[in-house]
Amino acid sequence: MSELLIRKLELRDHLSAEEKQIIRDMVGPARLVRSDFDIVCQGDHPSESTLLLEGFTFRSVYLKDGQRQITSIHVPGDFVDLHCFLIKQMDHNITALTPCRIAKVPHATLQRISETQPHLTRMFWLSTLIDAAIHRRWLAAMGRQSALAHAAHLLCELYVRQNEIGLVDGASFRAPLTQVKLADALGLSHVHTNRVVQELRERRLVEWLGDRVTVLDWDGLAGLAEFDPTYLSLCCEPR
Amino acid sequence: MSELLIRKLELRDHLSAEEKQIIRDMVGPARLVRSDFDIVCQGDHPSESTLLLEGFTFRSVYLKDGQRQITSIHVPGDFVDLHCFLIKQMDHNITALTPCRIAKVPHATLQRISETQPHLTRMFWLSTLIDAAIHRRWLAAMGRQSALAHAAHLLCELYVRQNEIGLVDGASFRAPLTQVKLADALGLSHVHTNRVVQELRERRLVEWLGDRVTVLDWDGLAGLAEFDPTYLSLCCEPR
DNA sequence: TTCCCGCATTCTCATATGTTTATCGCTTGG
DNA sequence: CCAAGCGATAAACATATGAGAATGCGGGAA
Repeated sequence: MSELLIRKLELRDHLSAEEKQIIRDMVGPARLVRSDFDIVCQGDHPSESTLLLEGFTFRSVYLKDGQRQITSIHVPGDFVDLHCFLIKQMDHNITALTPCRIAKVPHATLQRISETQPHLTRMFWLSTLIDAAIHRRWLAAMGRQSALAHAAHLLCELYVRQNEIGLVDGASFRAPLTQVKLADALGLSHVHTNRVVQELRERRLVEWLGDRVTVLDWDGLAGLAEFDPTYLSLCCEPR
Repeated sequence: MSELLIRKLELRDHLSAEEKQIIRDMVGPARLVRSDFDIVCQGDHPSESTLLLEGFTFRSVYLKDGQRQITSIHVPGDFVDLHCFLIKQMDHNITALTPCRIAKVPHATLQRISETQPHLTRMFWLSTLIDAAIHRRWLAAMGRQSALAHAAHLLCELYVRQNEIGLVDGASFRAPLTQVKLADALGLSHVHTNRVVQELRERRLVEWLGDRVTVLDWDGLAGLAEFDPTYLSLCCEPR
């Protein structure tokens, strides 16, 4: 049930059997939410954090005029709002991109873990640090790369992050984003986003059908995107 | 010496006398670095983290062609690369924006704190979570606000963050950024950045002379920027 | 003093991206 | 079955922003 989270953490450092059991025990019952359901809202003070068991979600910051910027996309096994354990007041929404299976972890449990399990706490801390590293890479892509390269980068990242948890099938993976949502993630208009997607297709870099993307030319895609996975901290070392 | 860090953490939660003493004891001797000195470089595996005692620094992600995106600006009292305690390999540079006084904290010491001081550890964790929240707000500004609003937002943030530590003098504070660096932070060309700065002046929102900015019309500036300081977690509550 | 060089500024011109509006195909619900 | 709504796509046009090149100012080095 929380095996994907365990798998993801173990890519970064070894976990003891006890730690794995603590993770399994900390989650509440699984729950299904429909597509577009707001799991947490800007302004909320949640008393539990959410583990994404199955499906995809995204974080978005809303501006006053209703415009929004998507700042992250979550894949299964992500601890999507772990930060609200300490941040307390949510500064953004978390919304289901697809139907999702989620489970809650009470902050009281996280508090207990943080008092008694320093290594596991560091691993949770690390996972929020990786989120921040992803934010930084997104900033670089938005600020200093072309719309085309930016879109390519997002696909590379989705590929690698789904590959971590065994969700890539050959060269093909899920990208359950409508073009309007993709536009909100890239900071573009949806019309220009459409141009960009079509150019990725015309250049024979990817095939994008419905919610599945197939990479036709990884080197071309990663080269265009200047993709370097270092920021995802995929090395396993003592932390 | 590390009083500014203590002050900043105490804005978010109470620290015990023991915790404050641990912070004071953890830092090594102060060191001066000149403007433009790279304190940490992309790719490094530092064995200590850096506390900024005096002066300003910035983080920047470099792309292959030498383009860079500034992803954060640090003010005195910031623990500028605390994340490399767990991230291990730096995914960006940290550079002095002005002459700085810095001090190092060995990762071995942080490790010890994380084993024995759960509350202090959570406070350090929180400070990295606030960094991430700032990244998200920057993403929204880059992706969904005009260049002018984005620049205004950066100034609001610098104002509030310096105000936290008593560095605002009336309505005036330091913004030690050349227009080229400001451009790298906003994701704009330096020519357009110049246009934007001049428009902020023409609208009588700010005065910007050398490295000092004086806010002439806070409501106008914050309104233009859609500035809402929630993301800076300025509430003091048990964490 | 003189010579640089970094920085702010201005101009001209190019273009990536935004805006508006419309069409078309699907799916869904009554 | 039809209506409604959503998503992808398209075309025409507008504009914010980028690129290149030039100027002038001011401080620091010799």
